[in-house]
Amino acid sequence: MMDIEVPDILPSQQDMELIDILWRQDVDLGARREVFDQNHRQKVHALQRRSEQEEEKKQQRLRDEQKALLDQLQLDEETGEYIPKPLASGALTPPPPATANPLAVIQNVNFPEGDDSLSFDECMQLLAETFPLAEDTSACLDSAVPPVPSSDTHSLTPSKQPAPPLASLSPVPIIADRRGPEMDQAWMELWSLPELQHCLNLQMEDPLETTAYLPTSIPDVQEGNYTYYPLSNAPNVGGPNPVEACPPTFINAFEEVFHDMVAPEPMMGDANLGPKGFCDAFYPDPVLCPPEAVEANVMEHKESGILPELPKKPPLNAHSHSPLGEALERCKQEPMAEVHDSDSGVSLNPSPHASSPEKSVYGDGSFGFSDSDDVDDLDFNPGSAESDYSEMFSLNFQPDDFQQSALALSQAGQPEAQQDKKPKLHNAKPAEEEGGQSEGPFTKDKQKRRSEVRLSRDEQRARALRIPFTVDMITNLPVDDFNELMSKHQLNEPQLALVRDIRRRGKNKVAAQNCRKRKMENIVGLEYELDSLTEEKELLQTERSQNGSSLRKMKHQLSTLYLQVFSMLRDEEGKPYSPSDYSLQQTTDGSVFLVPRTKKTHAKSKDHKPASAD
DNA sequence: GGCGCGTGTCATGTG
DNA sequence: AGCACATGACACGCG
Repeated sequence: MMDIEVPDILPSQQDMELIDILWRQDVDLGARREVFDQNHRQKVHALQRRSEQEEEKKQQRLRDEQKALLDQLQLDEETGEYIPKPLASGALTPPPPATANPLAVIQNVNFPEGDDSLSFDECMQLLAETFPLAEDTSACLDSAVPPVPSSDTHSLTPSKQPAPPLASLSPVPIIADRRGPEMDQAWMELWSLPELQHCLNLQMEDPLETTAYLPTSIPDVQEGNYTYYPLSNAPNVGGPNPVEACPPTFINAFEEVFHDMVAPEPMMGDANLGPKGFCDAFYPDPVLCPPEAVEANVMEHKESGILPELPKKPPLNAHSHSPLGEALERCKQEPMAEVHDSDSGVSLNPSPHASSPEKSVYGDGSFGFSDSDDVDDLDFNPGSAESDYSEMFSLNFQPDDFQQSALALSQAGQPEAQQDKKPKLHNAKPAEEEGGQSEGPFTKDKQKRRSEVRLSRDEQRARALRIPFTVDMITNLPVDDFNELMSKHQLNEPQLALVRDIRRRGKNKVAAQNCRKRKMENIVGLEYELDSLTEEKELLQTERSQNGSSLRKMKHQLSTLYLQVFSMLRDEEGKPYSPSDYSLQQTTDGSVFLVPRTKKTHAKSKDHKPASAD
C-alpha cells in the first residue's frame, strides 16, 4: 500500500532498446516514450485511481487543516499579509507546532492512520503547516521540484477571501528575508523524507525506468513544445521562469496524472491556484489546460462566488475535451504551435484536432465571412473527419494567404480581438462579392469587382466543399507541387473533382488571357507592320516616279545624241543618210553599225561597215 | 434595347 | 494516351 504497485515484470534491457527504437521511429508522429511503457501506464493508472479515492478524504482534511492553519495566522496590519503569530518573536522560528528540528515537525504531524503514504497535496499541506513562511518552495526545491509546491504558498491566504492577484500573493518578499541556511537545511532534510519523495518523485521510484527513457524524451518535449509557448505571460507563481521552475521532466511525469487529479474544489486553499492556476503555472496557454480543469475552476469559482476571467472563446468541442496529455501530444505534432503569437498568452489552439478549425480559428465558424449566407449554411460538423483542414480558412485571393491564415490562427485565441480582426481579413472583398451585384452604386473599377465576383464563385464552391486550399494555390501551383498537395490531403471525390475543375478553369482562364493578350499583340504588330509597309510603299512609289523621270530624261538625251551622231554620217557621195532609211545599232563589243531599215536589212548587213563618226 | 467590349468558360486542336 | 497549352466560339455583364 505504501508504494504504487511496481509491475512485477521490469522491462529488460532488450525491451528498453526495442522501445527506444520504436519510439524514435514514431517520435516524428508525436508518439511519446510513455506510450510504449507499460509500466508507466500501469503506474499512472494506479495513481489516478488512488488519487480519486483520496480526493474526498483529502478535501475534507484540507479544509480542516486550513482552518487550523488560519487560526495560527494573524494579519499583519502594516503589510496586509498573513503571518504566523509566533513570527513576531523570530522570523526563522517555525510556528508553535513545529520544533527546531524539522524532522520533529514532521513527526508531530498527524499522519493519516492506516494510510502510510501521503498524497502530493498532503505533502504540500504538510509543508504549509510546518513552514508557513517557506512558501518559496519552488525556489527551495529548485529544478527538482516544479512550481506545484509553490501553490501551497497560498494556503496562507484565507480561502474565503476574494482571490487577490497572484502578484500580491507572492510570498517572495517575506521569504527572501527570512530564509536562511537553517531553513534550507530543514528543507533538505524534509525533502529527503521518503513520503515526500514518494509523492513528488513518483517517477523516481524506479531508477531504471527513469534513466531509461527520460534522457531521450526530455529534449524532444522541451524543444518541441514548452519552450515555444509564451511562458513569460504565465502568472507569477513564485518561480522565476516557469520553464526552469517546471522542467519538462516533471511535466511529463504529471501531465497525465493531474488532468484527472484536479478537483472541482480548491485543493490548495486558494482559488487562483486551483486547476486553472495550476495549469497556468504549467501551461500558460489555456488550450493546454485540460478542459476538465477549466470546468472545475469555473465550478469552484461559482461556489466561492468569484467568477474568474474566462476567455470568451467558443465552447470547445469534443476534440478539445481530450486529456491534457493528448492535447500535449497534439501540440508536439503540430508545428503551427511554434509560430503562434507569443504575446497573446491566450489559447491559440495550435492543433486542429483539439477543436474544430471553424470554432477554434474563427470562433463562430464563419470563416471570417460574416455576411456570407452560404457560409452560414455550411455544415460545420466539429467532429467531422474534414476538420483537419488547418489551413483552409483563407480562401481569398490575397498573395499572403498563408500569412493571414497564420495570423488568423495566431489570433484565434483572442476572442475579442478575433471579432475585430476577422472582418478586416475577409469582409472587405466578400462584401463586394456578396452584395456588390445588388447594392451600391457602380464604381470605376466595377469590371475588376466583377472579375472578383466571378473568381469568388470558385472560391465559394471551394468553401462549400471545404477545400483546404486557396483557389490561388489550386490554380498556380506547379504540377508537381499540386499533386503533392493533393496527395497530402485526403479529399473526397467531389472535392477532388472541384479542385480539378478549379484548376482547369483557372489554367484556361489564364490561357485565354494570354491568348487574348497575344492576339492583341499580334493585332498591334500587324498594324505596325501595315504602317511600315504603307510607308515603304510610298517611298517606293516616290522612287519609282523619280526613276521614271530620270529615265525619260535619259531617253531624251539619248535621242538627241543619236540624231547628232546620225547627222554626222555621210555616204560615198557625201550625202547624209536618211534616218528613215538607216539606223545606228551597237553590238555587244561596242562597235556601232549603220543598218538600213527593214527592206534593206540584208543588203546592208552584207556590206555594212563600221560607222565612223569621223 | 441594341451594340461593343471585356471576361470566363467550354470544346477542340496542337505539340 | 495523357497532358498542358492555344484558340475559336459562345455566354454574360456592363457601360
